[in-house]
Amino acid sequence: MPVTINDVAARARVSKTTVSHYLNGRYDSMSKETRENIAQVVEELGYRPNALARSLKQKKTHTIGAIVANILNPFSTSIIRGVEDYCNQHGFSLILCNADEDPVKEREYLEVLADKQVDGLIINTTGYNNDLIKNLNLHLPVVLIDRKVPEINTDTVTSDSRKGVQLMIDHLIKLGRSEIAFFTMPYHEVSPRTERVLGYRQALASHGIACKPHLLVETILDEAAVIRAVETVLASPEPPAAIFGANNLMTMAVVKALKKLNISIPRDIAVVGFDDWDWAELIDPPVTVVSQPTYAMGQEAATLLIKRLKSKRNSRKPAVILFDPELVIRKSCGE
Amino acid sequence: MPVTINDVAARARVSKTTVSHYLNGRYDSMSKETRENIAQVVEELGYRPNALARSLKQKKTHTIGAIVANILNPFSTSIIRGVEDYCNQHGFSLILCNADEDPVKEREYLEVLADKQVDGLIINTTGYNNDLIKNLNLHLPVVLIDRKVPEINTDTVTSDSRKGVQLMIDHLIKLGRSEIAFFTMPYHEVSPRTERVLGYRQALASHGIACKPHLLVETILDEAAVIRAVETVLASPEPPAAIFGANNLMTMAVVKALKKLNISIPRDIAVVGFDDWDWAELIDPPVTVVSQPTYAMGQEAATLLIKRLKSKRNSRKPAVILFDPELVIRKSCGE
DNA sequence: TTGAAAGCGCTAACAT
DNA sequence: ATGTTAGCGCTTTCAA
Repeated sequence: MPVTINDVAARARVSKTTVSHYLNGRYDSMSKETRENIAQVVEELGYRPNALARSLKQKKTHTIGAIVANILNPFSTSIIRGVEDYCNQHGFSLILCNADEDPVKEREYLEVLADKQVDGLIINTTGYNNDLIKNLNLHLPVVLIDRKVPEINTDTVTSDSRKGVQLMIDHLIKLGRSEIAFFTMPYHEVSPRTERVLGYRQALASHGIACKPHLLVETILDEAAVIRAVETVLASPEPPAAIFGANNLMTMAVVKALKKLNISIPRDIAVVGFDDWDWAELIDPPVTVVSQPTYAMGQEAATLLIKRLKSKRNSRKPAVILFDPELVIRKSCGE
Repeated sequence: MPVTINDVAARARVSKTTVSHYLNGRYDSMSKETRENIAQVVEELGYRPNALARSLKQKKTHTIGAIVANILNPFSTSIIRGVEDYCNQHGFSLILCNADEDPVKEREYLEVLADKQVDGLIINTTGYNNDLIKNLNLHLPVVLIDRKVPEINTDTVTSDSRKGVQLMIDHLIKLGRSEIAFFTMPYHEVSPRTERVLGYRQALASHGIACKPHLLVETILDEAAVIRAVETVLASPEPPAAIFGANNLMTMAVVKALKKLNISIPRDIAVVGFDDWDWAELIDPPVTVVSQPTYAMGQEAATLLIKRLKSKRNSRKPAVILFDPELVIRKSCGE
C-alpha cells in the first residue's frame, strides 16, 4: 500500500492539516521543529502526494492535453517539442494524444482528456469535431494549432500558408518553371490545405497564369495512389515542369513516386514542398521547401494557453498568431 | 459548473447509487423505466463522469504512462504507434512523455506519472534512473522497451542487436569492405549501444579481423562533432571502407558529414546503419540498414503490460522478448 | 501554530 | 430494484 498523508501525519504526530500546509509550502504557519519533523518523515516514508486526490479537491490538474493529427509526421513532433518545453518550464504536465488523422479517434481523445479534467487543450484538429471542441471550450481554454476553425472563436497559432505558397511559386517562375502542378490531400474543411490551394491559384494569377484543372491534383497519401496521380499528370497533353507538394508527407510521396517511375529530379521535373524537416537536405536531390517555424509555433501555443490559465477570468479576446514561412532553397529545381 | 452525478440523480429522482449502477452498466439491477429515465437525463445534461473521482475511488486510472527517449526519432514514434494502437483497442489511455535523452527530465516524468497513479509504465529508459524505476516497479508493472536493464527484473522487449550487427558486417565483408568503422554515441550503461559495440567486435572476430581502436569511434550526436569524427577517421593511416552508424540518427549525421566534406557514397566510402525509417530509401544514396520491427515491438510491450494488469496477482515471471532484426539492402555500399 | 470537520465526485458494501 | 452510508486522499474553512 502506498503511503498517504495520514501515514505521514501519524508518524509525525501532527494533524494532516499541518502536513498539507507543509506540502503546499505554507511554512510560515508552523514552527521550525514541526517543519523539519515533517520533512524527515516525508523523506523516511518516501511519501508522494496522490495527484488525483489533490486535483479532485483543487479542481486543477496542472495538466494540459495535446492532440496531434499524426505523430509520425515530423511537423507534429517538432511542434510538440515546443509545447512540451514550455509546459515543463512552467510546471505543467502534458498528455499527448495522436489522432492519426482519424476524427473518431480525435473525438475519443477529446472526451478522455476532458474526463481527466485537463486544465486546457492544444489541438491540431482533423476539422470534424468542431461541435465538441466548441462545447469543451465553454469550460476550458483551447488553443488551435496549424489548422484554424472559423466557427471556433479561440486562440489560434498557424503560419501564413498563402504567403508561403506565393514565395515558392515566385521562385519557380523565376526559374522558368511556370507549369506547376499542386499535389494536395483532400482539402475541404481543413484550413491550411484550403489556404494552400487558394494560395496556389492566387499566386499563379499574380503572374497572369490561369490555374489549369489537371494541374491541381487531389489525392490521398497512399503510395500507390500518388504514383497513379503522378503518372496521370505526366501523361497529360500539358505536363508540368514542377510538382509542389502540399505538405512534407505529400512531397516525400511524390519524390518516391518519381524515383519509382525513373524520372529524374530536377532534370525531367522539379519537386518542391511545404514544410521542412531535419533530413530534407539528405534527400536525393535535397528538396527546396517552404519552412514553418514549428518549434516556435508549439511554444507560442503553450504560451497562449498558460497565459489564459493564469489570468483569473477569460479576459483577452482570442488571438490569432500568424507565423511567417520561409523559402529554403536546395537543389530540387536545378537551382 | 460541470454537471455531477448528484445533478443527474436529482433530476432523475433516484439515488446516486442507482446512477452509478447505470454508469457502470449494471442494468440487471434496475427496472427498464429507471434505466431509460437515467439515460435520458444523462443525455439531456450532457453528463460525463469525472475520471479523477472515479479513479480515486477505484484505484485504477485505466491509463498507461509511456516515456520515450527522444520523440524526434522516428524509431520512438513508430514504437509509440504500436503501443498506442494496442492500448486503444483495450480501453487504456496513454500518457506520452518525452525524456529528450535527459535523465533529469526522465526522472521528473516518472514521478509525475506515478503521482497521477497510472496503472503501468512503458519505458525506453536513458539508463540513469534505475533506482527509481526499480522502486516504482514495486507498486506497478513496468515494461522496458529497446533498452534493457539487468538490475531491473521486469518484462522487456528489445531486438537482437548482436545478430543485427553481425548481419551487416557479414554483408560488408562479402562486398570486400572489411575495414569497417563503427560510429556510436557514448555507450556506457545503455544496453543496445553496448551490445552493438560488442556485436561489432564479435562479428569482426568471427571473420578473423581484429577491432582497430581508431575505427571504433564514440561521438555525441552533434553535427560538428560528427564531422570532426569523420574527418579524423578518414585522415588516419588506415581509413575505413565503410562507416556503420549505431542508430538512425547517427547514420544520418554521418551521411550529412560526408556530404559536407564532398565525399561520395558509396564510391569513396560505404555507409550503413542500424534502424530503418520511412524515407530511408529517399536518402542519397538510399541507405542499407538493419531494420527493427518497431511497430510490433510497441504492440508487444503494450500486450505484456496489459496482460499483467489484467491478471490478478503478479503471476508470470518477467519475459524478455527479443525481436529479430533484418537486413535491408539498398545502395549505400555500391551493391 | 495547530487541528477538527466538511467535502471534492465518485463507488461499493450493506441494507431494505 | 433502490437507497443509506462510508470513504478514496487530499485541501480548506473555521476554531482553538
